[in-house]
Amino acid sequence: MEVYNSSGNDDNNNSSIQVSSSEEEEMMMMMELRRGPWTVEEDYTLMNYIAKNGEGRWNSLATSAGLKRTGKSCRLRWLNYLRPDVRRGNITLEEQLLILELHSRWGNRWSKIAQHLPGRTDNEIKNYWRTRVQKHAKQLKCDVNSKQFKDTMRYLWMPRLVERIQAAASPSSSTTLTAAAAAATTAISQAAVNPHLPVIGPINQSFTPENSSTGASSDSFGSTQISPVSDLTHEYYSYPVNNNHNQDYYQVNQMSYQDSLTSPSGYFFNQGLDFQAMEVHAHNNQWFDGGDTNDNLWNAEDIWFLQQQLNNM
DNA sequence: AATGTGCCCAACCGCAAATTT
DNA sequence: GAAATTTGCGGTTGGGCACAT
Repeated sequence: MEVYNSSGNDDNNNSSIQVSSSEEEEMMMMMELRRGPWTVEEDYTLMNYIAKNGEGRWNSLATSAGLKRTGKSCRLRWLNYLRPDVRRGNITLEEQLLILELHSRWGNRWSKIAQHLPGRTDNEIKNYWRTRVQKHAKQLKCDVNSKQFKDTMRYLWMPRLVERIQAAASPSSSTTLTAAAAAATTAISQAAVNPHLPVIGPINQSFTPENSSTGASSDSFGSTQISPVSDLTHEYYSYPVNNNHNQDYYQVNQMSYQDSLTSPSGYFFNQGLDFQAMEVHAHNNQWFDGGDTNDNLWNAEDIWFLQQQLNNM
């Protein structure tokens, strides 16, 4: 394991001060413990110590490493920032899709959701949700947990994300989706546009490493396996089971979002929410681009329009 | 240029569950 | 088995930054 250069105190004594959470404040005073942003020196000290000794026993680690920090603070800094496999940068479209999907299933179980996004921390996902998703709910003046907002997410935002992912993977693009990712986006779009399709829950069918978009391990969900990132959506929205995960199969079976919306007997109209009109409006106004980092998704007119739709539900 | 506003995100807090003594 | 301690989780806060006024 790599040992980082450090200008910090890296003595390796075995002294251990054990602090209960109720005494943490008092200990802060006694030990003159630091809090707030970490310095580069502290980062190096912590990385070096863990490189040599491994993680765990955070309170004793903090003192042994010579850090004037609580064990809790050291753990958080390591897990959320210093860990080598922490993935930084913008949340991708596929990750956005998966966060929306998993949150709809598990709610604010950030840690559990993070397990299915390799390299992402629960803190990062939580921040994404609070800043991006809740912002849209606020714009629509509806609660983020309301059925209206969940429907908007499921039947508008998520399918649009799928469209964008597919567009990015089109032959004209330099980027190509893996078979698993294609399966995932197709599956989720089908389920999103037509909930009457059989949704039989997770199936015990996983992708092989060569057709999976990631190599991360999966986690259990009840008695079923949840695959990471885009694979999951395929397993969650199961269709006439077909183990042949090639592009042709999914293209043949794919009903486009637009096609579904224009069906007079479609599901959405039965719900009393005129998604067709919303979609037309959306296309005319270029407002709904999938909920990415752009902040001009919904202008005042769009929000007014959506609110009218929501009020009529 | 100064001030206000909102967003982003790292870090903290309190609590509960798990583990150790 | 009980108490002490550690770990992990979800909620919240506050500083820095960008942009608008």
